[in-house]
Amino acid sequence: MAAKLDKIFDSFDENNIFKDKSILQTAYKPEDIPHRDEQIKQIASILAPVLRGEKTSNLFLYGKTGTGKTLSISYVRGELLKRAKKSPENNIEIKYLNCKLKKVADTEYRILAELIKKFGGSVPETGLPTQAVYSKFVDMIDSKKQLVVLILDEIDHTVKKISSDFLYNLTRLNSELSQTQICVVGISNNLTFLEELDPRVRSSLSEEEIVFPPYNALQLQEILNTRSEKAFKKGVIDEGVIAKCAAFAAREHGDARRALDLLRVAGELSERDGNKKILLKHIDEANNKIERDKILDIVSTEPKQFQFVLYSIIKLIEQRQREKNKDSIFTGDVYNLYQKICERNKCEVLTQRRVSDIIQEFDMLGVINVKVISKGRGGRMREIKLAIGSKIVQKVKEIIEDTLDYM
DNA sequence: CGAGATTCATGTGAAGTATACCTTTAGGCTTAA
DNA sequence: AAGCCTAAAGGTATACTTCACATGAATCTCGTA
Repeated sequence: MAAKLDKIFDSFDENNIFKDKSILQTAYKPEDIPHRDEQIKQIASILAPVLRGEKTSNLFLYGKTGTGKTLSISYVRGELLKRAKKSPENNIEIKYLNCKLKKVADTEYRILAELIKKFGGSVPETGLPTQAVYSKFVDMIDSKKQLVVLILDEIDHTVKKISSDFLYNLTRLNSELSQTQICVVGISNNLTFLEELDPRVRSSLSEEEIVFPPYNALQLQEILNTRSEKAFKKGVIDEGVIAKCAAFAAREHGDARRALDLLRVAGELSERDGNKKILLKHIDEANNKIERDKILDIVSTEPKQFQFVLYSIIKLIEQRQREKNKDSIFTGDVYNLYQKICERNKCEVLTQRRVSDIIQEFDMLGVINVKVISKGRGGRMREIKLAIGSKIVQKVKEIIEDTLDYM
């Protein structure tokens, strides 16, 4: 047995087409970030005053996903911290927080709790008044003279779920602080986010704005090339692979992260096949796999009730297809089936009101597409469509059916 | 025939409830002088 | 008497429910041409 395994491990080793896979992972921070010089320079010059211990303007970055926002800001953050170490007379804290992480930072309370954690404190998950958490945060950062820069990633998400009051409070925090000064760097994927924002918040949050344009296919290729040189062994990439990756990602509004993921997953797939080269077909496979994994992850971490709702939607849509019935499905249909499923599984039935919200959340997650339509006298309801491919739907179904007693 | 009223089925906001969890406080017990 | 532990009291966030009003276009109504 051991010998057999050795063989597997050996061949795995031989076929290893990666030199350093971490280079393609999203956590990887390259030393230089191509095509973002201008933005990085701007960020740096806006944030530079912190090195002299002065408060800077609040800054707002926006651009679509994978355009290097997070990367650029964390690069500048790193450089600033490096410099700050040399002159320790100024206390500088630059904290990064992604506000989108579900169940971690999707309410005002949890964001504050998360920030406190970043500053070395701890807060219970629930039970405290938000105001108490708020003042604990103020106490913590105001305990000594320092300059605090808060980088809040994906705040558009936050404002949708909470309200802009939170940001308003945050930007006005300085008046409550005696020793410490605070500046906020907001990052948003949503280009129209600023326009929807409360004007009070808007003016104070976006004293400076920087736009991150999407990468074009050529720039994506360049990025992929430089990274793949370090990440892969020589000659493992088949001709046209990079170009195809770039093309795929360019179609997705120039998302560099997507492109890198594609390349990495394609590499993994090819490796698993025992191939010595990454071929074009691996890109297609990778594209499917990424999509699938993302959705499956969402679905499997969702609570049971959510899964039932999704299951109802899937079932109904399948039924419509079988019957060649062109009608779309609506909230009421979903709720009826959902009720039955719950009863058969001896599970509590949520109200329609709640299910309505759940459907909306699935829309936000990108699992389904939803449109509120009015059918005149027929009433007003949501038209629901699946936003995922049929192969993935099957997988999703399997996952949910595992948790169901009755099919 | 067309403008305005009606209607349907649900969207949506606000307020209330249940649950799980937190802090505070008061009482009881232990301990050391 | 001081210190420590425990349990009850009082309070909150979150997920969900209940109540009530808002929507918006197909359909109806009715006055008018």
